[in-house]
Amino acid sequence: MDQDIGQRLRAIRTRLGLSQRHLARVSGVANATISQIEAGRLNPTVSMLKRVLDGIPMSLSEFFADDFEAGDRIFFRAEELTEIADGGVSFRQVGANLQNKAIQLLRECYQPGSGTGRHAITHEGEECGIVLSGRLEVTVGDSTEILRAGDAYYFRSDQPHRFHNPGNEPCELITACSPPSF
Amino acid sequence: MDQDIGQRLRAIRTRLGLSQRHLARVSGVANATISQIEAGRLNPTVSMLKRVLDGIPMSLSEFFADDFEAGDRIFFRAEELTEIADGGVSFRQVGANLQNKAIQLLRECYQPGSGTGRHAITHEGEECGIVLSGRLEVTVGDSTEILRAGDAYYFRSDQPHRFHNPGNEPCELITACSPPSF
DNA sequence: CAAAAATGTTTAGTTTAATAAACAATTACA
DNA sequence: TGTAATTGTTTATTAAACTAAACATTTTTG
Repeated sequence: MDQDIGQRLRAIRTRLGLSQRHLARVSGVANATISQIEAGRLNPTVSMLKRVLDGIPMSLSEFFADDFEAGDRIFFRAEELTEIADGGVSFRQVGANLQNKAIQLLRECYQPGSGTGRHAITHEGEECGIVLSGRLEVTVGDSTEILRAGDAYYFRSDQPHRFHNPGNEPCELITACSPPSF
Repeated sequence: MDQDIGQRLRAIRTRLGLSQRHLARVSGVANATISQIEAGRLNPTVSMLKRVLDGIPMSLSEFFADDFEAGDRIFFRAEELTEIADGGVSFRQVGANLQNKAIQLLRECYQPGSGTGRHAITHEGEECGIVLSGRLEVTVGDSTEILRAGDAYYFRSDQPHRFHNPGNEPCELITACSPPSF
């Protein structure tokens, strides 16, 4: 962990062309502190790390964006999620290249009036989602709800279901299917 | 800062109905540590905070998501940045509702072959940007450069300038104008 | 080339985080 | 009711973060 923090800080600092001393000066900490943090010989306090990042400047949230939990190909940048349009519906699949995924995570966008079609869908597995923006009419079995930002759903996919954007603005949402449906 | 961390941790913990001792047990830290962190009497190290959050579980990124820097209307969620299409060029403006902004921050997307038009633009102020993905041909005065991900520019807007995506994939970038150009 | 400035590292000393254990107060329960 | 369990807090000790200053290299510069 301490190693990761240091490696990360060093990568960020050098990428910006800052020296340890320069960063130390603008952030008001001792240069030795930065040296030892980067070398993994020191476990910085949160406020210390924040002071250092303030000199960049970078928020703690940005710094931890990828959150260290390493492994091969866990994180995908926004620009990597290439869009696949299908009528008024578009998808950005997380890890589109990955084979044999257990979960298919999509960022979907429903244009006004668009949807998954007249007929309800039925397939194996389970699916869930949370609405980011816009409104989405979700029909599962004989239940229908209109979801707004922050609302969410979860159901077994063998129940007939249907999605439709009834509003006049696009609806963006994050969905997950297991197993992947395509 | 230490206060904020503590208040935040306490809010999260109590919202989940966990006691200090329970959280301490599952995360493997002393309950006194959690008590003092929450009381703001202790400045936790990053790894300590991570250990505590692992017991919830919650990532550091999630914990710092709002990053403390309070104030009225500083942060704008991705879904708030509504898209404005204009031919092959689309914009998502940060704080579109705000009046009398000094800076206009946009997330722009240039479709392949699209651009700001045949004729160079000239207007008051300064502008800059950094490319997120794709390639962008930027002409300022009689200088032309092709920028890729990570590249950036900065120039006075009274110099004739022109943007164009010469590639076969969309180009996304973040730009800033001061004062706003529309 | 030599002086000077800037780079990252190391060390000793001081401050402080983290722990274990005791404390006080409230809640469960028999 | 009163005993026991659970809650958050406090205290003394230990471990470690942080600093200042010196060190060793490399880069700049006249």
